Amino acid sequence: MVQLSLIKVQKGFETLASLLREQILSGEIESGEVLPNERALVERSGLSRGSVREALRVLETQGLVSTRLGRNGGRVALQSSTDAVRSSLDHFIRGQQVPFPVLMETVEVLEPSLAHLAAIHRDDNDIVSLQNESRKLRAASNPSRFLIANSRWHRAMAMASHNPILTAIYDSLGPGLLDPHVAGFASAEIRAAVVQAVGKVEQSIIAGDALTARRRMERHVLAYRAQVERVAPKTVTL
Amino acid sequence: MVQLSLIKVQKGFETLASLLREQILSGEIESGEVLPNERALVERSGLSRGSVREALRVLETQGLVSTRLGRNGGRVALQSSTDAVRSSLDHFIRGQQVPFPVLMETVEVLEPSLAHLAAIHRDDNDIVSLQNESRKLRAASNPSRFLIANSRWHRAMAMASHNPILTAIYDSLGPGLLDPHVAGFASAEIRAAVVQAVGKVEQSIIAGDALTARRRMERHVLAYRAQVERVAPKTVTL
DNA sequence: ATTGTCAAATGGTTTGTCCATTTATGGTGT
DNA sequence: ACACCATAAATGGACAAACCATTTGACAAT
Repeated sequence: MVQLSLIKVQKGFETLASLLREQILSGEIESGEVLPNERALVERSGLSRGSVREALRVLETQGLVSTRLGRNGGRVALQSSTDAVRSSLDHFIRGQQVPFPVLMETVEVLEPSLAHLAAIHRDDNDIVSLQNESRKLRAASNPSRFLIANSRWHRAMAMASHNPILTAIYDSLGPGLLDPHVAGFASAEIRAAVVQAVGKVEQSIIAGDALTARRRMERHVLAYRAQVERVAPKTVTL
Repeated sequence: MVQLSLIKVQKGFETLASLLREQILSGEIESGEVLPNERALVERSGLSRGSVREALRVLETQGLVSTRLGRNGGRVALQSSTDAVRSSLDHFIRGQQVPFPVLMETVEVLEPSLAHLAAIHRDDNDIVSLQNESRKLRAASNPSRFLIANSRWHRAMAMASHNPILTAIYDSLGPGLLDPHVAGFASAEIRAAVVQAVGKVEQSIIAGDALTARRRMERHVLAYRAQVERVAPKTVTL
């Protein structure tokens, strides 16, 4: 019996998309560089305009190319940003109907680790922006401002970790988490508790004490979960 | 002055793509259901075939639709799988040129947490497959089989966490990590050490002792890093 | 039963044309 | 000079009408 793996036929547009994708990812086409326009790609590739457009559409969907209309428009090469990661995670979460408690659990896993890494890798800029955000957090007087400030502080902490992968993932999870279930529950007492916890974590990060930062964040996350469970027990318990 | 945010023009194909995407993600179109064929969509939407095809191409790129050629072919709706997440993370990592040590750091963050969650959420099936994989790991006699078995055991552990998000992410990171830098270094002593460490973690997971599982995995990860650093100091140190 | 042949259904591709949007250019009025 | 406007040019977006390529079902031939 002959050894054969399934043969995958490569369509024309796929071939072109792969070619361009490799050139962009490898840096051969630099970020910001404009690609040849559609008609030119038709000439060079020998494909029809429809196929060329499908190839470019694929790259656009993958966040590797952006499109501008009109004279001096065209396709510009990009390095795929967190946006593509975000949207793929979003589709995954919605499509698989990942339940809210799992999202919560994921954030609970990420935050202590991000605090840990932040304490190790934070630089002066990170410290400044953390302090900025926590100042705004302390100043926030109503729940909605508070929730925004809270999420911005957490985002600053993620940035301070200098781990772009975890940061991208955390970024993708945050929005879907806070809004729907937890919206109204930031009472004055809870806000005060969060401010205090955040302040302590921030101190440890600034001090470069990774283990303490992690431990404090773990504690904060537990307390936060307890609060959420008090408000909406059914939705949160695993 | 009137208040105006930038107006985003929605192209024809985008509109159709969004419509179908929503129907798929919301479950209104079930996974496995075949979409109307291109000509039918042309009639219903009023768009041209080219636009319809671009819309479907976008969905395919997002992993929400798969395409089959020929009679009885067509487009089938899917729920986006880990593949889409994997490819977006892959593009992100390559495009941003995330350095190897950061990948390593990310795995080091994820593995202890996955062990922790696995100890909490594992069921009987998980236990069986963990034991299967670790048996193969013990039996692996040469480095390449060993590395494969090792990655399969870790994958089983991730599955046992029953956290699809973290599992998807871990899945996306694994391949890129082991192959390139670490390939040849699985000496007999190192293999024995890994087998031992994995066994201990597995015991804790099976016992449902989350904290011990995490602690043991942390230790393992540190030891592993030390080994890698011994082999290739430059590439790994942060 | 197996094999071969043909037709039908579907996505893949081409060609040609025109539309819509944006901007460079150059003219016109002041 | 300067500001303004009208026009042309460049680009992506869209449409239409074919035809090609691939797969499969139906059915005949062996």
